[in-house]
Amino acid sequence: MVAQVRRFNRVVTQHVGALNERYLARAHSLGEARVLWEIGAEGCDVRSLRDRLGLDSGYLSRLLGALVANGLVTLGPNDSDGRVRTARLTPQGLTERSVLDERSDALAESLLASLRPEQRERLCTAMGEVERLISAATVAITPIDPSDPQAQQCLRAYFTELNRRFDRGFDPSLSISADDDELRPPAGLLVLARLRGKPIGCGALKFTHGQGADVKRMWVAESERGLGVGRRILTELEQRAAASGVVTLRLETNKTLVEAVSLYRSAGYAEVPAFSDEPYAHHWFEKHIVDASPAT
Amino acid sequence: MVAQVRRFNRVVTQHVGALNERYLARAHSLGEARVLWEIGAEGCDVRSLRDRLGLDSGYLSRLLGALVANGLVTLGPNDSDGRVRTARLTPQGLTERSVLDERSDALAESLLASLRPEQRERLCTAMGEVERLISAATVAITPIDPSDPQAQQCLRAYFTELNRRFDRGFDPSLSISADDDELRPPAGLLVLARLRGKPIGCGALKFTHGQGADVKRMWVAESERGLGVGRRILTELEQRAAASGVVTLRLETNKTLVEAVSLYRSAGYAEVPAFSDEPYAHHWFEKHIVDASPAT
DNA sequence: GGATTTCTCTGACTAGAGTCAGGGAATGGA
DNA sequence: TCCATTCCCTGACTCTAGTCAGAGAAATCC
Repeated sequence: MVAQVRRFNRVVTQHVGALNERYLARAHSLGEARVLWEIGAEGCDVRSLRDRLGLDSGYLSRLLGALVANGLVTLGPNDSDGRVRTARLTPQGLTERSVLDERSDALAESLLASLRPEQRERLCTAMGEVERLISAATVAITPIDPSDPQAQQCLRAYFTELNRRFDRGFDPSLSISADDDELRPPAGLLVLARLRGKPIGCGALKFTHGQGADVKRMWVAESERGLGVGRRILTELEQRAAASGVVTLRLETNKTLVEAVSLYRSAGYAEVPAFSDEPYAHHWFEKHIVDASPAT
Repeated sequence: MVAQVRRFNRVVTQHVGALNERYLARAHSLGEARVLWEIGAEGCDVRSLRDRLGLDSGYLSRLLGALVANGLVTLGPNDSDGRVRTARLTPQGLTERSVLDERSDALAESLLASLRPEQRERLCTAMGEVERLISAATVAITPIDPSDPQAQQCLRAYFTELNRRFDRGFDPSLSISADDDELRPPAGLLVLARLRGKPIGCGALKFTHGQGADVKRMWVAESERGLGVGRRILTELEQRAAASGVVTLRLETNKTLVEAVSLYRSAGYAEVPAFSDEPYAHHWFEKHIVDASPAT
């Protein structure tokens, strides 16, 4: 299995990697091309460019300088914060960017060109599978403070989705509380799932009296469902709960959240009579995790 | 489809590419690591290193110098040619190389680690598929002079295989001739299939009287069968034959070459009565290619 | 209002990867 | 035997990518 992965790495980096870079950059250096691409049609603050590309501020500044000198980019002040500068593509810059785009397409097409239709079909299917599974393997799940912007973003997305999916909407104030302080140690715990830095899911524990805890705020971004992220979040929470001496995990959920319900069932949660007066709940589950095996 | 390929490229280069290089090199630069790897346990001539890695002679010389200075490599003269130098790994160099090997394994394992067994299985299968199909797409088929060393290598391999597979061996001198001059324009034509520079197959035309040609020397390396290389060679020959005004292609083959026989049948060749006294043939085929559609 | 922090930019560096133009030794062909 | 070629090496470059240490303007905190 390891041998297969290595063979794959070798072949793919040779073809895709090497060619890609040399091929796309052309007129600009690869760095410039990446920046040009990342600025996008609508422009972008320099600081968020830096975050997304992971570049040193000095280096990025120079790359932008070169692009400005070539008339591809303009740098203007940000309206709300005078320190921040916003990079925007000039019409020329947009043209250059679409050239890069076409080159990417051409590269992809050149790969497909020499295959028969049936082989192309198979290649695309397999590439989709590899891409999804590598993404799944790349997801990192880490504890985070509930006040962190990324955490807030996930929690907001969670509420928005509940509001959309529940028959009569969702109002957090009517639901059993789980606000920031309750999800922060020692009262509770919030974990965030990230895919290449982007938050794509969360889950929380709220420790109750004695050796119990409630699972809360389980959510995965719609675009990333089917990768097993929900299960990994749940496993992570169980392990952390066990490490804190928790013996019984409980949770309640709504009947419209069918994926969640089936996840809980398949993860060994048993449906029990209502143990809370959560107005949005239709199912109550419980699991004993005394000696939870590390099912990473 | 193009979008899928591009998404794949993005995800895979990010994960495999970036990580790979930074991760493996560590103590050495990436260039040194590549050279160390490529020398291999048995040593390697400097010139073939240069070919295989595609490096400038000056640059390679310096990289080797650094490795020699670190006691990982020794450079000795080549026995048969005093200009050529042979690089060999010292015991230390072998150790370093196995460290790189372990890192590659560790990298592959880290990718698999966070997946469930069933997902790993799927990932490996899909990776194998992608790897094979990308290899297939990377195969380049070009005309070549029969005296070229790579062409000779393929032709020798072809004879060796016939000798092994035919019931009573194979002696080229008893078979209908197709020697270098007959496979060189204007008498004939030889095409070579290469996978990343390595010759993996060949096929030839021998023009006969009027508007006919015989297909000869069809061979694909065993390690690369199942990629559709044989079919592509045949298609290439047909197109080149058509471009030379050939109307009828003929070929004869041996019953033990079952893959070849089924390739010819599925490519539209019709079995006809023996048209030659080739002692090694059991089947004679013919195809009219007047307006052969470009079935790339 | 002043101190501190944040954000961008500049200048001075470094390492890696690679190119290019020869030069000297060994080889091969006429 | 001599001349062209091949092979490796050396020296002098270039370009990309990136790091590090401030400096100055704007914003925020107290």
